[in-house]
Amino acid sequence: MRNKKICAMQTKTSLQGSIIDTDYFQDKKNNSVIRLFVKTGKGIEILCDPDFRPYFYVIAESNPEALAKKIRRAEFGESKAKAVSVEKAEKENAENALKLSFRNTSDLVTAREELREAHGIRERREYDLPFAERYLTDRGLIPYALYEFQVREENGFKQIESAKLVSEQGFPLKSIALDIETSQAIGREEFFADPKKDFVIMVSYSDRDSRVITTPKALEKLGFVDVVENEKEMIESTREMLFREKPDVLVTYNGDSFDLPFLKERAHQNGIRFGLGPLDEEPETRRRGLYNASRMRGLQHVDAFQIIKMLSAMDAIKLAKYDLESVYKALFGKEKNKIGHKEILKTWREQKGLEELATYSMEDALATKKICDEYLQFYIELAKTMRINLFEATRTRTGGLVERMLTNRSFELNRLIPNKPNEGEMRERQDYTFQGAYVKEPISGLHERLAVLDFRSFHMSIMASHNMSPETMNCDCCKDSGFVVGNVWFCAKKSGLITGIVKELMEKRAKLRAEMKKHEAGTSRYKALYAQQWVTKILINSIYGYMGFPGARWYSRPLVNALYSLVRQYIKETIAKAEKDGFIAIYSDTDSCFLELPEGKTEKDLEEFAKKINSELPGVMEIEIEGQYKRGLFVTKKQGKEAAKKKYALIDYKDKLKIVGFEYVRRDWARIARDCQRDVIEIVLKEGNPEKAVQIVRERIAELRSGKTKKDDLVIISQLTKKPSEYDSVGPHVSAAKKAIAKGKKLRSGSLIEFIITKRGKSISDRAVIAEDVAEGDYDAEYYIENQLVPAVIRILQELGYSEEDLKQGGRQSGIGKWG
DNA sequence: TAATTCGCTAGACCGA
DNA sequence: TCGGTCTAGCGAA
Repeated sequence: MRNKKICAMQTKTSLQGSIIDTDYFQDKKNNSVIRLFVKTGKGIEILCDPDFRPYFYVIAESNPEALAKKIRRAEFGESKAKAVSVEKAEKENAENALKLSFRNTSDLVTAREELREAHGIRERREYDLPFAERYLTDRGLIPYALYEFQVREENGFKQIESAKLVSEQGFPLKSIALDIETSQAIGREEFFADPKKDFVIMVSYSDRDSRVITTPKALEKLGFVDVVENEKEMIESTREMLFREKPDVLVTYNGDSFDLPFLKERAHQNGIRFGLGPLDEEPETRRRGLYNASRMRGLQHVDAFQIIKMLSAMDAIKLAKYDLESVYKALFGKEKNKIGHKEILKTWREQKGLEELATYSMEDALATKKICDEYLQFYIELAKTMRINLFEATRTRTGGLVERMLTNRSFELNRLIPNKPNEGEMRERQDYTFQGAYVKEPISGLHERLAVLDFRSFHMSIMASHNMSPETMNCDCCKDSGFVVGNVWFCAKKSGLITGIVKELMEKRAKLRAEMKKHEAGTSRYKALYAQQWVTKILINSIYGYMGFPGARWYSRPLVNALYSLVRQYIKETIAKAEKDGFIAIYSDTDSCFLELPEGKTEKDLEEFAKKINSELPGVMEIEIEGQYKRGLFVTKKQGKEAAKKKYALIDYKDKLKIVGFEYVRRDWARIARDCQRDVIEIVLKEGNPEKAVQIVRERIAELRSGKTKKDDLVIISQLTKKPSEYDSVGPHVSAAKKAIAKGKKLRSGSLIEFIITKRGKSISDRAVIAEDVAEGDYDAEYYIENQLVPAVIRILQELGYSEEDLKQGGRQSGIGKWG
């Protein structure tokens, strides 16, 4: 009765909005139904697309019709699952392919397992693509863009009839940052809080305004604090705030592993739920590789910590540490106060210094919000390009991004995507290593008048220019006419998958950069364009690495080998041409070439040379003058007489320094050594006054000997890359970590160890102690002189004729011998 | 669930 | 106690 009535009330409407998330649910008929979370002017609308069925392909050994017939009749598993349709699929790169569609994803899983090695099937394809993710690919929908949806309302569901792109720019997203502080019951002093035993003492959030929800009445007088009775009310009040404000993005700093799971468990301990977002759904925490990820459907959880990790992996930012304070300082150049775990505990138990704690808590949320604001535009662009949601965009690694891009493209070109390697293939691939780029040994010493040339997107421009792609390799049509590299050739007739993508990305980037220059830096349009060109650059640069990665679907050993051989060939040819032209090639690494302009060679000659090279290069390949420098320094290696590669310092005609590879840029050297090295390099390059440099070194040595060097200048940072017990060779950072763990500190694989070398103990490792357990002045001066300061500067000063003894003279105090 | 190779250096480790 | 070898980490591209 009721159903009939609703059917009769079927209505059609249209609405404008942007897709911010997709997932699927099981309807009453057991169909998996795609659900879209669409942001409209009036909040989130939930739309369904019941016509889209989960599917995968099988490729028949010989007779696809017979196989299709067999599969149509087949019942899979105990549930007797059946394919709802089996159709012949015409694909560009596969014959005898059948597309199998299912009622729901569990039927699909049952069938795909049973068909793994079934008779008559050569292989299964595209059987492991997540249903909700492939929806956007197949429908060609761009998340976070603005669409006009035609919607039919039926049985209480809003079903999509059609979607028309209105603008690439969707509704602006609203984000709120959330952060919690916790305390522990008396008697518990664990480093990591446990939500079953410990509790939340403050919740802070940052929107346009930043506020703190907590319990102490005394804090009521602070304008930004809302006081509630207890923890339960704190959590409820947080939820109320989120339901009131309705953010699209919830931002945390390490909320994946900490804030969200903790709040959820505390809610349960208090007998309430921690539902969030349009579905009032509790965050679900899942293991995702090394880390956890917490998500709710319809509300994008962006963990700024993951953002920072990812940007760091992409070399977009460089940081020594990943705690909120360090990140904040690195991004915004401002100090943010830090209150340690122990201090928070003490403050809460004694109820003294609560105002500072509340301020700190509020600033945490604010800083988290600011980090997210800085990169949100970038991730929205990435999400659009990849057709994934923000949750995925902020957590997917480069390999995954490349794969997603190739998957989308394959769909557009009606090509089946390759399968993931199985364990055996994986192992075999892992055992193989490619020979990579060429690095020319530099001519050590000081050089004047240097120019650095480099190839733009070197690897990918080679691939695009020679139409190198897995499916264009060794094609039937160009056996004699294709482009030959070693024992393979590439098609001269049909443009390849990779070629198309790379050309498009390179053109897109050039356009974006041109457009970017028309706007003022700092404007939101400029920022958006910058973010887009950056996404593009990162994607371009990740493709070839991905193709040599053992886990890749598009892994191709012969292709990568051919590429690397061209990579070496082109740079060597360039060096040869430069020398023939009268330049002196000082150094070269992969795609760059450092040339000295000898007397008589002008800047114009250099430009002419670059032009000539470019005229001889094929396709989109291009060399450019990266910079010109008045002086450059290369040093010898510590061992042997050769010059060190990947280590140099340059100064341009505006006196700007560029230091590469030296200890100065390495976090596993103490600040005192790094800063001193920088000073020495600067004086040498800028003033050409080595005597002054030596003087500075002597001063630092004396300072170290006096015992007055600050702790911060002595800290060495190194990462624990495995469990302390798993090390064959126990280095200083492992030893320091072990001692700290024995004292109750929780450190694990991935933790950054900050340590100082003290005087107590025999080996260096014995003397290494975690920085926070070291008092000011408690350090081994001789270690810092002999193993840090002197090694950092000696090879630079050696180039100018100084010896180790010259540095220590005058810095030595009577009575203190080298060995004590 | 996962991008690559090349290169430098420290400090432990190990055998003489 | 010395010196060669190996493990480990980080950075360049």
